[in-house]
Amino acid sequence: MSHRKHQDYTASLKASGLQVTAQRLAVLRSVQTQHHATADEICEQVRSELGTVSRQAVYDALNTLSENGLIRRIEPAGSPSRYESRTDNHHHLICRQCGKVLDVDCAHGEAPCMDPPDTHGFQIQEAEVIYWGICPDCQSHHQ
Amino acid sequence: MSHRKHQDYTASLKASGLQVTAQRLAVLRSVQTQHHATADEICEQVRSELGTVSRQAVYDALNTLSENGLIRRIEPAGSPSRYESRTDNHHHLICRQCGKVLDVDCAHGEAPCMDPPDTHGFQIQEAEVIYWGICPDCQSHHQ
DNA sequence: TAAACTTCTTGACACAGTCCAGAATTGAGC
DNA sequence: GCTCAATTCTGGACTGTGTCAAGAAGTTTA
Repeated sequence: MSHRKHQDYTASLKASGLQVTAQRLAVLRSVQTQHHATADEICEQVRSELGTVSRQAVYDALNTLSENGLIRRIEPAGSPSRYESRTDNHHHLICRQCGKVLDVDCAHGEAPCMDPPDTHGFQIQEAEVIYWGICPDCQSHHQ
Repeated sequence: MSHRKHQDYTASLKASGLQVTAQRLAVLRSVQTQHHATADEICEQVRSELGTVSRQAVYDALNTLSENGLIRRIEPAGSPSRYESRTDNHHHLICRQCGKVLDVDCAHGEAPCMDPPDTHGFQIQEAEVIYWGICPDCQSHHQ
């Protein structure tokens, strides 16, 4: 099972023409496990697996993997970047109080939210949608 | 005309229970003039009007004005915060190459884009939409 | 005009992330 | 299996954006 995953990640890296390194595999595993983790949290986890890893190596891996579409980076206002393994078209629900991030499917199916009323001549590549609110926990705990 | 605007800003500040200071007025004017400017750009402009102003005073003004709804802050991925005077429900079109920001009206009118398929129990306050793409200038210049 | 409150100034600091140069690792071809 | 070229990793310095803190200055209310 964990062997299986390792194989998959190895294949994905090769398919993108990237070298397979222990650090990248650990980063991939960590992004898969901890949803919407920050670079720091990923760094921690990778260290607990591999022992010593430099912060730079983690940033390099995160950047390379993002650029090659193996993971996705989101940068919510007021928070450091977060990384997720889900790379299809979907949006996010974020709690203004505790910062929790949840995935939500695209509101309209395929990608029609890519249709603003006026494009001003832009070539539109992506529509990013963030729903800001208060999560159930924060609603009950201190309200 | 410029006298008129000054009056308006003064009234807005008072209506929010905020003190009227030269710095805040200059910041309001600057946000109104330079669309989607960064704190740094606003700082520059305010200095050119008032002479010496501390960076902190500008940040304080921007924060206070944002909190009171007199201006709005947006924080696009990969860019420092930007400020705008338009505070109604609208979205943004941003060029991935040059970073240009344009306003677009809400795609569906009032605020129905506040309707994700599954709210996961969140109390939703706002839906933030950013259309990422390439602006006409960047399409022609280097493509 | 004075007291109470808010705001501004200056300078130090925090955080997330990047740059750099040399050392180590990896993959491809022999 | 080796060897070499290309890529990646390490460690440390550095940058940009923004906040904190304490005292000085300004503003409001009575």
